[in-house]
Amino acid sequence: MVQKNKPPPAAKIGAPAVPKRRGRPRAYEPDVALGKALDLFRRAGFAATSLDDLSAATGMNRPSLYGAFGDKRELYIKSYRRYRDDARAAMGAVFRDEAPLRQRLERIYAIALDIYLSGEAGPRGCFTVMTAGSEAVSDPAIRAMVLEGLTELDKAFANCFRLAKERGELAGSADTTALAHLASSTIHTIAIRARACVPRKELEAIVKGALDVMCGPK
Amino acid sequence: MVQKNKPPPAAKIGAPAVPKRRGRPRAYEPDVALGKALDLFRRAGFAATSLDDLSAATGMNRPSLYGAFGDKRELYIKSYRRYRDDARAAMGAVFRDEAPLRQRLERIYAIALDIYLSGEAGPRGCFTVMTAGSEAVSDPAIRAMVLEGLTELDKAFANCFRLAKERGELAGSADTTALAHLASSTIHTIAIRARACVPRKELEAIVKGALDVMCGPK
DNA sequence: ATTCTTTTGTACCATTTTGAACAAAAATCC
DNA sequence: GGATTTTTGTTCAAAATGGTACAAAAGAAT
Repeated sequence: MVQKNKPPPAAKIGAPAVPKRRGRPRAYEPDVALGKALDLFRRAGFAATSLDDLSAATGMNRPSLYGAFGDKRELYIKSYRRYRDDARAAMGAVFRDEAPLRQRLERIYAIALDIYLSGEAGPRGCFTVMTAGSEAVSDPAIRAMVLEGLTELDKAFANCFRLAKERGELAGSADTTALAHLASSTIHTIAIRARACVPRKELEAIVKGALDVMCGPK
Repeated sequence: MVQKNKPPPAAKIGAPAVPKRRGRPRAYEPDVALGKALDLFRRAGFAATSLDDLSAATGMNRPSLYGAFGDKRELYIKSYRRYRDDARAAMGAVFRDEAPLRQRLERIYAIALDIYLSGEAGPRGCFTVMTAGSEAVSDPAIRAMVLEGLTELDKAFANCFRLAKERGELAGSADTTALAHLASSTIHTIAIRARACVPRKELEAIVKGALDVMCGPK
């Protein structure tokens, strides 16, 4: 039931960010606990993940879970936020840099496949897509996050295509919005197929085919 | 708790398919009950739909539900089968006829949007996509159905594009498999977005953009 | 050493959920 | 009419679930 046995880490000299909490020290690290919770939610979804499961996986007992993250719904939302932060961190650099279009897209899809296919208990897919499919969409706050996630991806892809068009990598007649939606569609389709255990090779072939259509064959 | 009050329908003269069942007659029609169950599962997914919900919606009490469809998992599977049969029935004609490519695809997407956006309690999305996202994929039988649904759609689209190519509606260099995957991707993306309550107009715009890329602008 | 603060861990509660048992009901067959 | 068959409707039981109360524990502040 204990997350780690290490004694409280000797505070680094001159680390002002840790002003010595007052009461009994936590037996868990909130970040790793949230990661475990995210793992569970990604595997089974909201309803099928019980607080007992979460308690076991995080090494925190129920009251601690409440104290740290609130009730199940709040924990789900925080897990989702964590997922999106991670995804943003992984893709952000590629979306910000200015490499040739095809190269950037290839990198994005490679990262996406890593995210969707990782996990010991089978591929985990995309949390945004899973949440959209779950009962959680009936919750307005959660639905807003899903919508936000979808449009954020659309916009990031649209930027890629616009830049490529400016640079002459794409025909002047290209519809960058439509292409961006196709790029997102491809993300969505591989997320779904990954969940159904389609092997990586096939997913990569689907991505390659989509890239050939969107960017012209290499 | 009763599905309908109508007395047992007077058997049509010369209808040999109804050999008069022996015991107490059913108070429900299996087909409409299964339809109600499907509605519930589509709204909330497997785990979040309880047998009580199903019992209330179908007008059957629990033991009858068991007798008719087996346990919850079996009922889910039968609902899924029903969903797929319905979808096949709705799209089959379009996939079988030989109208011009763009027209056929437009019809398919219109039907898909009808399916995904229908429902009083918010849009219901695509059951295949929802199931893929749910905990149900960890069940091998269900996962197999999902995979089957995905590849069936791929193949139907691939046939459309192959035929179009033979007819010269498409460039000889067109990669029909890649185009089919893009067509499926577009189905998947609108299913997901529908679930997130993106309005029909926007979904139609996404479809139009995808069609322009796949078939060439109209 | 004592007090105060925060977290932990156990125990508990109310509700929901799945599933099964079983007698009553409603029809057909003889 | 009586036996048989099938479904219904009530009821129960066992387990799981989300959430909370509360005393013990572990550290800092005084």
